[in-house]
Amino acid sequence: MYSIGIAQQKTGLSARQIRYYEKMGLIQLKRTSGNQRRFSDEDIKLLLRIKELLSQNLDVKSVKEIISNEKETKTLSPIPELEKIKVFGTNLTSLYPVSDRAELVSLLNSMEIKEKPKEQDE
DNA sequence: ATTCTCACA
DNA sequence: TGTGAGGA
Repeated sequence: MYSIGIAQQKTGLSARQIRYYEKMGLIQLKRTSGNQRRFSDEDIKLLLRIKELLSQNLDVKSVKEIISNEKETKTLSPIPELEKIKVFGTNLTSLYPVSDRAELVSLLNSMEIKEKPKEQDE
């Protein structure tokens, strides 16, 4: 785990910005007994992702939404080998490199299908 | 030496 | 967002 100082040089963000993003709910950091923030490699990646999104004329509120949606998508991938396929929820754009339809159907039948989280409206 | 929270000439 | 105060 890194300190905020390391996080700064690793992300190019100021400590001020990092603390602000945390307060805004864009990222939740761990704390030590002494109340100091601790950053994992995952946190660094998320910080970098936030930096990217923010540099593309997006407000903190929008970035917060995007981040939460990405987290949901990750949770919905029970089988690592099929991460590219998102069934019954989002797109099925990128087809898995399966030779025939029968094999694909077999794979789909074997995986745990999870319902898409309920949304506000349709 | 570092980080933390809070507040603003 | 930066920066300095005052404490940990």
